[in-house]
Amino acid sequence: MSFTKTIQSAAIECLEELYGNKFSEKDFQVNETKVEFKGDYTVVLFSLLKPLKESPENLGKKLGDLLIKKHANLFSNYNIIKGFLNLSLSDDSLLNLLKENYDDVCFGKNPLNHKKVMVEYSSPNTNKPLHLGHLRNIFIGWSVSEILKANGNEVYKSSIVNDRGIHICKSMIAWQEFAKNATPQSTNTKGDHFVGNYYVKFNDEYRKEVKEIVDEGKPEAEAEKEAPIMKKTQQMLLDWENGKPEVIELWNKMNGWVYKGFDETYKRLGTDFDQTFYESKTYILGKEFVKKGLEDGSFYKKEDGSVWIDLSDAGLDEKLLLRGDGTSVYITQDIGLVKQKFEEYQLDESIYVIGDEQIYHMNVLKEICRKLGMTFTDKIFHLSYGMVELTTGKMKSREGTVVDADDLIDEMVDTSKKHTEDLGKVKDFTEVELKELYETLGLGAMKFYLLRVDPKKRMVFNPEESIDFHGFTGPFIQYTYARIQSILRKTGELMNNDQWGMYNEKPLLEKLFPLERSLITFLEKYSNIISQAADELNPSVIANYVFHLAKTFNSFYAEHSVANAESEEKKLLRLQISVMTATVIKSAMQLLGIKVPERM
RNA sequence: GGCCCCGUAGCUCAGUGGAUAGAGCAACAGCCUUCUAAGCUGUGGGUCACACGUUCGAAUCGUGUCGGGGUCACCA
Repeated sequence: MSFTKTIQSAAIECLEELYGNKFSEKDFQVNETKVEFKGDYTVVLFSLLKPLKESPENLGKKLGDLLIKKHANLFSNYNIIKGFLNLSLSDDSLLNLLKENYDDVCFGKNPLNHKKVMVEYSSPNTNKPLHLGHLRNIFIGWSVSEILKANGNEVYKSSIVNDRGIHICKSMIAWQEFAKNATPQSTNTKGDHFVGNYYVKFNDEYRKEVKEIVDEGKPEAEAEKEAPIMKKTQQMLLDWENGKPEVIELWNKMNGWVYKGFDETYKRLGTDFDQTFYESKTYILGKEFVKKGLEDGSFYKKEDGSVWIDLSDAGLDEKLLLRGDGTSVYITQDIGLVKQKFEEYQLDESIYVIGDEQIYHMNVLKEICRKLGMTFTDKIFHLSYGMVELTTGKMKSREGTVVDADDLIDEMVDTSKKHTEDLGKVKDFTEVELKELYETLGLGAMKFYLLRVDPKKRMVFNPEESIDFHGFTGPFIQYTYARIQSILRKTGELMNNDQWGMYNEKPLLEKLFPLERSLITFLEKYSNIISQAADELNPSVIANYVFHLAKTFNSFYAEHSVANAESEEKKLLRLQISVMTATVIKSAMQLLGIKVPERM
């Protein structure tokens, strides 16, 4: 049980003994004591004053006295300022916590709760390479999955690949018309980039054709419909849904190129999935639903053959489910996939990591499920994250301002290489070790930069700031870890069991210094932090915590020597603090998908 | 226009009912013969968009105003 909870229940018990009133956790707060006051935890008394008809001074004194009397091992003393009862934990209670947990690599994680959760993330289109926005999505999805696991859930990571639809046909048409049978191999281009180039080519060509028609005097809306290349694309989508062999063959070939490219990027990012769904399969399920919905009257057909649902009673609009020509739209396969997920995996919750511009879309999806009487509607959760913007404004593919994922990774790894070479601390590393270190640091910086902000909020990507390796960054925390490992290497001879055993049996004679206290109390909070991050589906909670932990350790490091401590006891105590700090840093960083190096 | 999100230091962000609102970056001043200076210590920087309300107590909750963004496609 955490200190906060222990103190709260102790206070509830004492209050009942003193006044006979039964209080619950909601009736008063236990907070961390602010640094400018003496104490570790604070019972806020204000809300208790009225029901108990007491003054803050009297209540504080009575409660403080009884708490200390009943829990002499937990508390050392207390003070009262206004309505705040500040309690100081005893050195013994902190030392016990340290002794019991310092080498527990699972410290802070919660036991299994048998809840099955699926997290869907990344979900790329197969017509263009991954960009900065995908990176935020991927990092959030992966990290949230790990956090949920650490909190005791059984987690399935999944991805839905948008491998079909009009946009896919666009790059196919462009390749057919302009590529002259070029391939990623023949042009030495990564597959996803190769296909992406033809998607761009399509748009260039399309704009050109539209302009020509407009110049002939037709209105733009009409021109957009009439452009020959667009007509070809629409025909290709129809051919695709009808299974025309040469179209399917082309589609398979080009998607294959893209998947190869994606796999390379995922591998480098250290991202994985337990299950990959393909829209080309799920849209068929969706179509069956539309058929069923038509039969039972949930949906209706318009004159042109298109199928609709009316959601106006739920405050939403009429939504198209199937085009007049029978081809399906974005939402069609979503309906199919929702059901497949819940039935195959018996999920208790299904989390979708999707941008906040799709909030409306997800509301529509839920509403359709509700109308169709699906029981799992309320287990669908949209983790909507904010757009990543550039300092110059929004990313727009048409204006070429999209930050490409692969380019960005290269840049971050190059930067870490440059910093490392400038500092010259690892000159004895082999080529392979160096390469691994650069990846660890570069990716660490990038992941931390994107995860340190609350997912729900929009964020600004500042290139200069993102390659900064000082302060609130991944490398700062990695550096702290490497420093601790350095201490442990140098004091390695002390780590044998006899020494630890001696220390564990002997009481510590000297008092804990403030920084030693803050480190232990801060380490203790890790479990609460994991729970909070899991409840909020928010990796930034972990990022902020682990930064603060590293920061505190660095202050401790500057103030107190471990290897040359004042006494053998202090040395062992500080080694335990160091070991536990390193363990928690490693564990927390792992929840963010970030590796920590032994040296840097 | 309807619905939704956001507004905290020069910039990027924490803090979501408690004490004198915090970090990082940027600026300035110090600290390496002692465990890694990718570090540490200090200084300056705030009408928490604005107004009213609820409360013993509001950056945090409510209402309204202003400002920014998203969305309301036979795009995904």
